[in-house]
Amino acid sequence: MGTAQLTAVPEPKYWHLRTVLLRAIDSEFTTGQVIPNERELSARFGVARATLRQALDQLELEGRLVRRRGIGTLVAAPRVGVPVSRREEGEAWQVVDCATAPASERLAGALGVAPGEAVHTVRRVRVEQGQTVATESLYLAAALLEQVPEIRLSGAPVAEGEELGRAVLRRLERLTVDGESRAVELGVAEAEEAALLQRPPGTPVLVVTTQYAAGGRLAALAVSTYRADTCRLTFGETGLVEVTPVSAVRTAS
Amino acid sequence: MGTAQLTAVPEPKYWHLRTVLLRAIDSEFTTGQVIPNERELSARFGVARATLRQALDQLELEGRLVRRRGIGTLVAAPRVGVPVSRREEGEAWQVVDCATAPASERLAGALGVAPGEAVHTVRRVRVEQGQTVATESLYLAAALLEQVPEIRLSGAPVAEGEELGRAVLRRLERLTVDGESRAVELGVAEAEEAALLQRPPGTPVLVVTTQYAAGGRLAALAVSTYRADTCRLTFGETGLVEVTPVSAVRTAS
DNA sequence: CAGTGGTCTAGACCACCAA
DNA sequence: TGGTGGTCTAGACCACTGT
Repeated sequence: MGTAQLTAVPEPKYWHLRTVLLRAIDSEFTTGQVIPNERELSARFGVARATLRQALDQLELEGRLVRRRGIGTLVAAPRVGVPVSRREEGEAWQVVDCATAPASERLAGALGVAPGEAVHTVRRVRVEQGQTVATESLYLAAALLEQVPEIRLSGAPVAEGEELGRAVLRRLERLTVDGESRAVELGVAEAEEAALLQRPPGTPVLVVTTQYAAGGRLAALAVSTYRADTCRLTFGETGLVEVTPVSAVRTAS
Repeated sequence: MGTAQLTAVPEPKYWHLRTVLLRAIDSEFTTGQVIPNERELSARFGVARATLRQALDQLELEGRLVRRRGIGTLVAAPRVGVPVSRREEGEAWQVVDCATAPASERLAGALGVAPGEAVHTVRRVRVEQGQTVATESLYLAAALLEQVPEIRLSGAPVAEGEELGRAVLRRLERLTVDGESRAVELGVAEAEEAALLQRPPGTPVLVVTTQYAAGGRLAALAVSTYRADTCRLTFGETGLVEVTPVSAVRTAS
């Protein structure tokens, strides 16, 4: 990581810095390696620490750097490809807990049920390479579950927690036939999600909303949040070639 | 937007500020309205301007605020749902230009051709409600096009620009049968893309990589970038109910 | 303990826009 | 021209990590 010139250009310093740093981590560093600390880098480039941090913020958002308090700033591993589809979800998800509660105004609207109606909420977490990379809240009207004796659980007080969660998921698996419709957008993790992802609040996440249809009607709703820094969501007929990491192509031409 | 307390809490000031501001814009402001300027807000909340700006940065990332230099900070309109699928793309995209050039090392690898082989690059832009919300670069090996006389253009020097672009797209439409496979991840717009999107460099974008298959083989590659602040990508069998904006549900429970 | 990144401050100047 | 957001500075203190 050579010294710097930072010739006066019309572009902001932090953006120029980002470019310089990006070239450096691509050519002179390898995954997991720590780069020089912020105070040294800012001195070396002759900028304020805040300006340097602005450049590091960008690179962290792009998933190229990971910052660990008390440790340093590391070159991030390439993003992991996470398949987003009902089929192959099974393995990697772990049920955290499950609860049944009356639907709030907004949830009822989104689920297409009456406000106050009982709704099961299953909370799951996806672990990839020993790291929690996604959380999911799955909402399903309790009425749909009650109508199915084979699934209704034994005890008089309805089961709670992981057991009910797994039951709900089993049911959903048999229910869904009409397909799913999805939306992806950018969001930030709030308190609970952030805690599950072991990240500070405000962490950028890719929010995937999935509507499950059955009998031409909305049957369930899932809201999943994936760590934007470490995840690349993959869709579609997984046949074909492995999906090429994008960064390679985008900077090529 | 009432005055503020900012009671001492273990969470960072900027995050607490974000929450307070979010409540305010949800309850006391409407789309397009300008909120008080940064200097006034920072004074009102008793924090430095930089701290306030950190909170506004978060809300802008979430697509809740839009900042315009020289104007002020406005409450953003809800994100527009943008369908991502070959079928219904036709209308909203405009070909910007097209060129044919030898494939770089990395592009060749991603396309599955030999380095240096001629590749058509079609640059498109998607306009939604009068605003450019996405750019796309579509790569297709020139050899695939040459084999099809009906498409080959008349002039001896191969056509360039928009005309060739449209020809490539027409060809691709007839070619693709085996389906597509996609990946979505977070990125930032660099110089060219940022200019097309009429945004500063570093603007967060949702990067969609699409591989088009034909004859069990990779036929074309498209890299699309959508403005993360204004776009919600929608997938799947567009039948069903309209996709519910997520923000409603995520903050509900 | 020393070293790291995370937060916050007070102030300055610039680029842009409308009147 | 006055007001807005965008950039940058120099410094301080805190929270966390390893030794």
